[in-house]
Amino acid sequence: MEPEKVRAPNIRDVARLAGVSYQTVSRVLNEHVSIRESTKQRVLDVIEEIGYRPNQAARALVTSRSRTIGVLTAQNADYGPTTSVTAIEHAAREAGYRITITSIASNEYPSIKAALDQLQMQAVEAIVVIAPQVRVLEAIRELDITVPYVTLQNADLGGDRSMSVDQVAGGRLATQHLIDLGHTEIMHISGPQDWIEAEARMQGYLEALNDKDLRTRAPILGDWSAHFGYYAGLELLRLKDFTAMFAGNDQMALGFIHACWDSGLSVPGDMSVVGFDDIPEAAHFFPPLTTVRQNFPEIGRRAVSLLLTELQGGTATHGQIMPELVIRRSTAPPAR
Amino acid sequence: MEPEKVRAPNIRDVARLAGVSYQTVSRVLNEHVSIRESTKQRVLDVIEEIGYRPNQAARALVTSRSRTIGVLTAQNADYGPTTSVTAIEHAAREAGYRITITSIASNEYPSIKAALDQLQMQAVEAIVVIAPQVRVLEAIRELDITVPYVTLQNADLGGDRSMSVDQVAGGRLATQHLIDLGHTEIMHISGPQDWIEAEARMQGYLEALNDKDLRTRAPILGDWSAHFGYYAGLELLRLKDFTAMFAGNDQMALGFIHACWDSGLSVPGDMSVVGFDDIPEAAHFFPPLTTVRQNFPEIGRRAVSLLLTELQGGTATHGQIMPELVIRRSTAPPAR
DNA sequence: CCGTTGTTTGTGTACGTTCACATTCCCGTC
DNA sequence: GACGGGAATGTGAACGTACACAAACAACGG
Repeated sequence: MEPEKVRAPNIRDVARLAGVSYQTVSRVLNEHVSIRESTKQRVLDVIEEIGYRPNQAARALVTSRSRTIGVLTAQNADYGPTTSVTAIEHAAREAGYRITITSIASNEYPSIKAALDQLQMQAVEAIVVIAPQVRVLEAIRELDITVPYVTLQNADLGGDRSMSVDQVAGGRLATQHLIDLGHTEIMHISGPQDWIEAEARMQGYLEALNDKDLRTRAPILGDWSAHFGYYAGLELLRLKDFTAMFAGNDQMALGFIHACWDSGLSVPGDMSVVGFDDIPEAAHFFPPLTTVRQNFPEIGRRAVSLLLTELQGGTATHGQIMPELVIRRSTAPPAR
Repeated sequence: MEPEKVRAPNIRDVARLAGVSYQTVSRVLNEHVSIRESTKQRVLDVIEEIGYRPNQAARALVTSRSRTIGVLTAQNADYGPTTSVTAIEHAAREAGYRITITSIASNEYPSIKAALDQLQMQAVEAIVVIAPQVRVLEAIRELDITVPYVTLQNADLGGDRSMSVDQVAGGRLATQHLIDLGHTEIMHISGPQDWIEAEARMQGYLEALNDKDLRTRAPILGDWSAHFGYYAGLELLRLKDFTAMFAGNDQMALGFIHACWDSGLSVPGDMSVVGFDDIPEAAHFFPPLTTVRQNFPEIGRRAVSLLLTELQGGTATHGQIMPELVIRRSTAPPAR
C-alpha cells in the first residue's frame, strides 16, 4: 500500500508544505537573522511534522565542511587512549562536530598512509592522532596533512602540534619518589621501543638517576601488558640486584607485583613498585599501587578545543599538562 | 606564490589530464568491467600523480549510500565495549566501510533520540548499539530505525536483533563453579539495575542456586567499579555470613578482594571470588582471578558481518556466543 | 510622493559524483 | 564491403544543500 520508494523528505518538500521557498527553509536551518518569526515557526512546524532531517552529505558537498573530526588510533584498546576518545567525542559533540575513527592496521608506512587517506576522503576538518608510535608521527609529518591536527603524544619532532601529558616529567616524578625513599638500585621496565611515551618515561627515569649520580641500568623493553610484567619480573627477580621498580604502566606494574609474590618477595617490604597512568583499578591492587596519574579526559578535551580555535582562524597554544604522583602502598623505604 | 585557493582535484581534472571523459574516470574508480586496460592504467597514473581522492560527500549524495556504520555507545570506556568497538572498526574497514561513533549523554529518552537522529543524519547504513541499558533498547524499539541494526546486548525484548554473549549462561557458569566446590552461601554483587548484562548475570546466579535449592540472597547493586566492590565488600564482610562471592565483573571482584585482605580474610582460603569478563589484568590479580571469559572481539566481528549480509539483502542468523569459565586461584572449597 | 534604506523572501547556480541513456569503436561474419 | 553486435567511451541529467545575487516589501524622511 505504501509507495514503492519512500524518498526522505528534502528541503523543497518542507518549503512546499510551509508555503515558502526552499531558501527560506535553508535560512531557518542555518539560523539566519533576517527571518520573520512567524514564518520561522511555520517552517519548524513542518520540519517537525514530516520528520525532516538535513542531508549531511549534501551539506558537506556544497560547503566542503564536514563538521567531522577524525580520530586516528592504534589498534589496541588501552585505558588511556579510549578514555581520551570518549572525551574527544564529548567535546566534539558539544561543538556540533561528529567524530569518525580510523585505526591503523600496522605500524608500517602504507597502513598509516591508508588511514590518513581515508580520513581525508571523508573530508574531516581536523584530526586527532592518538597512535603513539614514533613512526606514525614521522609519517604524518611527511604526508603534510592539509587540515589542523594535534597529536596526543609529544614527540620532540611533534613540536607545537601536540597536546600531551609531560611524560618525561612523569618518569622523573616516579623515579624521584623512589630515590627520596632511599632506594639506590632502581630498575625500569619500559614500553616498546618505538612508542613515544615509553621513550619519554624512560628518559625521565634516566634523568632522575643521573641527577643524583645513581646507577642507571638498561631498561627492559616490554609490551605494556601485565603478562610481560609478570614474566620479565620472574626473570629479573632471580638476581634481585635492585630494591625498586618503576614500571612503564600500571599493567606491567601489576604483573611485576604478581611475580614478586610468586618469588616470595613482599611488596613494598622487599620491593617497591611504581606504575604509570593510574587506571581506576590501580587503587585496588595488592598492595594499592603508587603511580603517576595522567588526566586523559582533560587531554582529549583540550585537544578538541585547540583544534576548534584553529579552525576558526585563531592560533591556539599547544602544550603539556603536568602529571601527578599518587602515593599509595606499593612503595616504602628499602629494607636494610 | 601559491594560488589563493587550492581546490582539491576532482574527477574532471583527472579526466582532462588523462584525455578521457569524466565518466570513464568514474568507471575506473568503481571497477567497471568494460574498460580497456590501457586507459584504466592511464587514469590510475593521473590519479596517483595529482593525488586525487574521491569526494565521499558527493558520492554519498548521489548514491544515498554512505558506506558508514554507526556505533552507539554509552559514555563510559569499559574494557568490553571498547574492545568490541575496535573489532567493529576492523571488520568494517575490511568490508570497505567506515565507522562513526556517537555516545549518549545520558540514559534519558531525549538524549538517546538525539544520538540516533545524529546517526541517521549521517545516513549510516547500519547501526551497532553497544549502549547496554534497558532504556536505550526500549527507546530504539520505539523510534523504529529504518536501517539494519544489531545490539550487542541480548535483551529479551531484543529478540532477533542482538548478537551477544549469553550472560545468563555466564552467571550460571560462575555460580555453578562455586557450588561444585562445595559452597552453599554464595553472595552476588551485581551491576546497575538498568543494565541488561547486570540483570542477566544476576538471573544466571539465581537460577543456579535455585536448581540446587540453595539460599539466594538479594544481590547488591553496584556500579561496575573496583571502588564499589571495595566499599561494598568492607560492609558485607562485617557479617561474613557467606563463603563465596560472584562479582558482576572483574573490577568489582578486584575491589572485593581488596576488601577481603583489609578485613583479614584470605582469598581463596576464607573467601572464594569469581569475576566476569576476563580482562587481561585478571590473570595477575592477587590471587589470579577465576572468571567468566567473554570474547568481545568475536562479538564485534560477528555483529558487523551480520549487518553486512543484511545490507546485501540476505537474512542473517542473529544469536549468542557461549562464555567460558576460566579457573584460576581465587576459588577453592570452603574452609570447614 | 518619491527616493533611500533596510528587512525579508525568492531565483539561479555550483559542489563532485553516479546513473541512464546515447554514441562511437572495433571486429568478425555474411 | 556493408552489417550486425558487443565492448568501450561519452553526454545529460540528478542527488540536496548553501551561496551570491536579485527582487519584493515595508518604513522613513525630505
